Amino acid sequence: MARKSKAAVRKREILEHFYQVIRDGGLEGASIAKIAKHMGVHPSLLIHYFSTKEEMVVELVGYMLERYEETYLAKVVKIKDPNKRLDALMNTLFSKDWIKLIDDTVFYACYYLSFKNERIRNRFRVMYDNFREILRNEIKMYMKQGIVNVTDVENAVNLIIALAEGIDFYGNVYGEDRYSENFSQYVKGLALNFLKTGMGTI
Amino acid sequence: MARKSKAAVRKREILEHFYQVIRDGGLEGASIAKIAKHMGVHPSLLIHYFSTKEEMVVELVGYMLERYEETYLAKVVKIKDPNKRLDALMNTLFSKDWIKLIDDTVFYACYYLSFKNERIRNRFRVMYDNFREILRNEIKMYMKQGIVNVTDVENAVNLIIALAEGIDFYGNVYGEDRYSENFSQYVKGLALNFLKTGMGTI
Amino acid sequence: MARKSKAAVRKREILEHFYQVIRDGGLEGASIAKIAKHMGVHPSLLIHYFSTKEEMVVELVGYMLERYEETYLAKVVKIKDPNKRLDALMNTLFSKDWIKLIDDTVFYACYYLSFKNERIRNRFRVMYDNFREILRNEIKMYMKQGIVNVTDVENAVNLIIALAEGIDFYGNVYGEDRYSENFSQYVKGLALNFLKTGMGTI
Amino acid sequence: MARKSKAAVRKREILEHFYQVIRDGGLEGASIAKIAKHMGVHPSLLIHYFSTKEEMVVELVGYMLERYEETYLAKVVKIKDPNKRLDALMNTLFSKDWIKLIDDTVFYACYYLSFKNERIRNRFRVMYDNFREILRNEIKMYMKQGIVNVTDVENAVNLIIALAEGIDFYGNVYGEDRYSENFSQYVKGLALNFLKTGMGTI
DNA sequence: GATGAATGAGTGTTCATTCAT
DNA sequence: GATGAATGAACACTCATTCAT
Repeated sequence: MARKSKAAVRKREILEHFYQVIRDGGLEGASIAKIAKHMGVHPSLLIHYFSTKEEMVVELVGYMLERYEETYLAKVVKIKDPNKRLDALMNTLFSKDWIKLIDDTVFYACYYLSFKNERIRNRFRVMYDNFREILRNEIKMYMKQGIVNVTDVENAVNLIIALAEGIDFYGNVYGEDRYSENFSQYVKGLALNFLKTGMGTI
Repeated sequence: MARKSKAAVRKREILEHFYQVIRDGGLEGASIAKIAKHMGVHPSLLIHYFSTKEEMVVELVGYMLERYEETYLAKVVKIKDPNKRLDALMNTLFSKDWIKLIDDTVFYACYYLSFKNERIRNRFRVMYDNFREILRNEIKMYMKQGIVNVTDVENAVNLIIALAEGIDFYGNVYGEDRYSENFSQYVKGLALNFLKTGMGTI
Repeated sequence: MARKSKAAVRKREILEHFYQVIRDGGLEGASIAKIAKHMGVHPSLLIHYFSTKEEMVVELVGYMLERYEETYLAKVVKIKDPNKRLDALMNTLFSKDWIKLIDDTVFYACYYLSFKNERIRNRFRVMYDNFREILRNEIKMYMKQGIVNVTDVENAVNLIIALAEGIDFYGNVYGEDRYSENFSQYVKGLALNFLKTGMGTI
Repeated sequence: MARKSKAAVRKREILEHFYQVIRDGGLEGASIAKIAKHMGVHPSLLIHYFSTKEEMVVELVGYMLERYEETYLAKVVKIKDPNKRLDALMNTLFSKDWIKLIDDTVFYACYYLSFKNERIRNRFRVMYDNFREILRNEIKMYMKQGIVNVTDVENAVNLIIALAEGIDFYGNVYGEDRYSENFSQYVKGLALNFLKTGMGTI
């Protein structure tokens, strides 16, 4: 098993602390000094590994989005029965808890940063490209198996992603109460119906 | 004609500059000093009117979301013919350009801030409450007039908002190209169909 | 008498401390923090007045060279008798003590900086232009009065300046001992002779 | 052929890079990190060889002044005919190009450092002692051969050095234009005349 | 002989803010 | 109503250096 270089391990460790500090105190609170303090280490060590803070931020986004993707794959990929798999897929996308594996403060902090940082925006693109690819393949598979029927796969893929993100976005405004889980389930039902009947109606 | 107090005018002026500075340089670039420089005035003046920066940020969110709401109302409220009005409503929600009246960097900056600032989050809630109220009334009206038919108004309202926000969110990742306008139109069609047939399917 | 603005007074005060700190600890020891400490004030105050350190350095050079020039004028300009005046002039140029009104560490620090900073180099040019102008006028006056006789005024001016600076430069290597005052007097004699006989020989 | 130790070679290599980095970016820009980067090596390596930066600086001065001296010797020492030799000597001292073998930024950086570092100042003294020794011997030789005639050899030596340095110092302020080569030639003529006629006048 | 990890002091500069004018 | 002086904490980052490998 290829030994990970010390540097790689240390960098990941730093990113984890970075993540936690943003999560707890927001972007503004995530200065190099504070991150270093949080991990009980000297600030210049972080610079030693990342050279600049921008680099740290960019790598944080990569680290975070990787976790996002990995999490997703782990959940669905193993299931063989197509109906169960489709259901698991939709649950994954529309249930509160999975998406909460990444803290919202951190996620939207990074998302916000993508507006002014091209490298970060590109990293987001890659992630959604991956998501699309995966969903595309899933849907095509389900269509072959006759349990899904849509006229335009690409639009369907985009719709589902937009819907999932929209619900998350919207839900954050209200927090956990009232709204949310019920609504998520409702939308999940709609989406499933949409995929199965291929009505062209949402 | 209610005369605005000088202070109120000055504050609005400051907020406009604040808005522009965030738009151009992000949150990090929007220090009091830079905003003051941008409007050719001494930094102390901003403190003079807002006391603290937090106050400024909170009022910026208010100012921004007001614009959001006003814009929306202006577009739809005047139309009498129900079918045209419904169409205008959906166009407003799902077309690129209206939503771009508020710069995305600023909007998502504020949205991000809502995670760590309860006052800001509350302001967002108020906005979405307003939105829901408006949409609820619209839909009820359309139902009375027989051109819309949904089983659960509240869910329908939430769905439409989540959908609109999700599309915006998702679209920002890719920018203007390819995706976007076409896809927006596609979703608008689905949403309209959903409202009209009340199929319970998206 | 026009009241000097507070800012102008404060800036001069800062430059004086800057000067002293360089004098005592060299350029390397003249950080903003140390200068501030030396004058019992907060570091950001220096930035408040000068914006950047480069600005401070450039203004220091100006301040220092002004003193250089003022000092010179004060000494000579008042004397009317041409022979005494010429003698005073040469004494001024070739005696140790006048030139020591500006500390050598500071002077050569600034001189060194002129190699990489065009603004500083320009300031030096201005100073030597002034010196040349003054010396040129002096020599022309002495020639009219028949006590000086040189074939090429410009070369004479340059020679005297180069000689004075060379002696200072060379002398610094050895400090005060042995060499120096005697040698200075010797060179002064040569220079005087050169001016009077106009021999074309040094 | 005495084999140089590996360490000695490496040290010289480092000093050469040090020299270049100062030349290009000044003293401030010549940190250990930057020098190491410039030679594609780890910063620790420089410390490994020199222990401290001060040591490096002191040795740099030695290295640089050695080059100064070597260059000088190489040019003159071979000529046998006394008149030609004297002429070559004066050309060496008063022509722009020889002195430029050492970059001025580096030379005056070191000179400046001599004010606060006794070891560096001593190294300069050694160099000028050597220069004086050489010039003294030359002049004595020329006197024996009857082509030079001065009353005070020591003063003559000092005068010539001071003059050469003064011209260099003064010339750097203006750069290459107008002034300089012509003036250098003029002064060389004076100096030669002074040596030959021994008038006691410059 | 050379590199990497780590440090701690220090750099210039920006920050929001207070107070006096 | 607006500005200037002044502060002190914080910022990202560089510095020379030590130690272990």
